[in-house]
Amino acid sequence: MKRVTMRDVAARAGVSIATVSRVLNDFPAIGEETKQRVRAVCAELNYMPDFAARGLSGHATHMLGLIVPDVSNPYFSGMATAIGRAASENGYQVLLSNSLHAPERELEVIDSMLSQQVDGLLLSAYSPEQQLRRNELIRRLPCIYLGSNHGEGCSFVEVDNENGACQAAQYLLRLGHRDIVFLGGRQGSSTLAARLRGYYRMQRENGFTGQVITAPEETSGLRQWSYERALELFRSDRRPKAIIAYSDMIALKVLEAAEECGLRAPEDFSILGFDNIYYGAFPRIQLTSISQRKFWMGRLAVERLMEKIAGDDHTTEDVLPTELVIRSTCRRQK
Amino acid sequence: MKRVTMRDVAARAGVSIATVSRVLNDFPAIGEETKQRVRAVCAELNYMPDFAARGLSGHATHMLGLIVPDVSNPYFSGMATAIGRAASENGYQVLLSNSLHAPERELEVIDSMLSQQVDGLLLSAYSPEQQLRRNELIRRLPCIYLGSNHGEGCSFVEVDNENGACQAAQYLLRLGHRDIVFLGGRQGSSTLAARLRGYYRMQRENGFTGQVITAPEETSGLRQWSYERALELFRSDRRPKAIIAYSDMIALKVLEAAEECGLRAPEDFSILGFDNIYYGAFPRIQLTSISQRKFWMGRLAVERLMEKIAGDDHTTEDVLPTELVIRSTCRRQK
DNA sequence: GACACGTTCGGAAACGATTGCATAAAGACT
DNA sequence: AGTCTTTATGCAATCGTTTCCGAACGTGTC
Repeated sequence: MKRVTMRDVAARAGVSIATVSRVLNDFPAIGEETKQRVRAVCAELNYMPDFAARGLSGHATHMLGLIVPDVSNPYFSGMATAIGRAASENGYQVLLSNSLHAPERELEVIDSMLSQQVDGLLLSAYSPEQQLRRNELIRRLPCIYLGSNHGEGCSFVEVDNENGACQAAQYLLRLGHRDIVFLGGRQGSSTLAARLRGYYRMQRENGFTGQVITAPEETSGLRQWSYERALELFRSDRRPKAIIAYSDMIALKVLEAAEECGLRAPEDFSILGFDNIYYGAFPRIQLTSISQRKFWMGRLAVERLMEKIAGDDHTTEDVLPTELVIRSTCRRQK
Repeated sequence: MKRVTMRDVAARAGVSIATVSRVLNDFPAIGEETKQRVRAVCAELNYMPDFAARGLSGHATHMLGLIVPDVSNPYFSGMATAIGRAASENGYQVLLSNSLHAPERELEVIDSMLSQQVDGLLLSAYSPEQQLRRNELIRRLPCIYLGSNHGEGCSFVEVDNENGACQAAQYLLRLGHRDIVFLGGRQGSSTLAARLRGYYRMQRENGFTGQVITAPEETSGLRQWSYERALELFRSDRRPKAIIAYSDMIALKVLEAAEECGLRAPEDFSILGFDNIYYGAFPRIQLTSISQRKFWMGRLAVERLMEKIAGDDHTTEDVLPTELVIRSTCRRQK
């Protein structure tokens, strides 16, 4: 049993393969009757186009590349789900790769995507130092950055991180906190930079104190690193009463470190994170968080990418609002 | 700036494209000196093969299809990470799709994968009723089922679910429980069937009592469904003292329902799940679980698939051992 | 020196689709 | 009736690779 090709369809329908191709691509100048017949034969033979061949002859492969640091992070897997769905609604498939927080791998992975002739790239970039080489690589390819803005002339969809951090700080201030630690994030990350901007702005405007603890660029196990910093913090003589964690994953680690020291939120300290991941909502955790609408972001990114693929050169910059999701890891400071 | 093709490389190296191709594919009959030269030119021109074209001319596209119900489930995203990594080590890329627990979509997605000419398929199948059509579709394609065994003649990598359930029951029995509820899973799932086999076997051998509550095949929101059943259970006059949940995700939902009723594990009842997901290990949850080695499974599946792609027709059946991970949601029954 | 043979390489035909150009038929206009 | 559009279709080149079939050139053997 061989693969059914356009040739087979054409023969059976008594037309040329060119006609078949045109029917399938909704060309205008095709007789209604022919169109029907070809469609019928396609169905009958269960014909399925070969995307590789289609890609070869100068056109779309109908594949989108999605590069994230790590799909096992719920933040990214949520987005991946949204993206996969939106892509498939547009007739696209998603090629997924994890850059695994390794700068070289990030480039490798972009290379493979290019080799696979993806029509567009959704990039949740991780390494800032590769920015130039990265942009060089994808120069000719429709591309949307997810969640952070790298390089001018690059389109992106992100969340208003600066304002998110403001919301976080404001909330803690409203609860009476005047000493607020910011913990986590990798130096060089533009997302971190934005969040810190928000934090510092609030600090200037409201004059609270607080330590900012961020990981050096080359840190590999960010969660473990944060866990250790949290442990130090809780064991020091000046225990923090309020913490803004760079992400929910990190907030969870902080909570874990606290538990280790016999401390709990919100009884002993207040904490909130970013991302509003599924597991933060769990009853015994109830992590307060600054929510990024992963689902919305994913869909919007695909939408924008579609526009670009359709030929729109316009670079787009979407900044989505964040939302404070109050659960119960923060408490009024007496 | 155009794409660099083999033609360019050939011209620059002063050989034919056939030779270039042979060098790149490590053909034996090539002069050492020529080989060097071609390689040098490739590097110099930064040549990257076009996988689509390669696929077209009768050979591999170097793409693997991975179909899972939902990547945002940590069980699957963990496996996806492992698979992506293993694939890339073998020079393959992964095309990911979520079947989203919809039988028709599952078939659609297989269709697209075929259209994309993937070299092999990793399939975490969901809908049993589509089994025949599915097997029909993928008849000619190297394929490995992940985590459940569908149809004879199909290779698979799974975990010893039956024994896993035995481990679970045994553990609870050791703790003195004599009434053990099994909650969750969709009827028709072979994984569920295996786990129930284990449960019933233990029941026969040890004579404990206990209700088995499984979801009808057409249930869409399995988590929500389980949550509601758990609520009923906790509110009934015969509150369960021990529960084996079909998965950790469901166990988490049960815990949530319990909380709703002012109940806690292990104080008020014992519970354990399957999969050992990351979030179960969180301090305030500490869910005891039967672990499936997702990482190992993923790697092994890719390995097996590689063998198949290399031409080994042998159908393989790997059953990995489960492991009881004791945390603290189970307690001795007085 | 003739022959067979092995090595190294080029020519050219696939692979399955798209698309510019050509063409045929049919209708509209003068 | 002749010319010009318009509409519907076919032909053939093309995309970048692989691979079959030989060609050219040693090399060894008798």
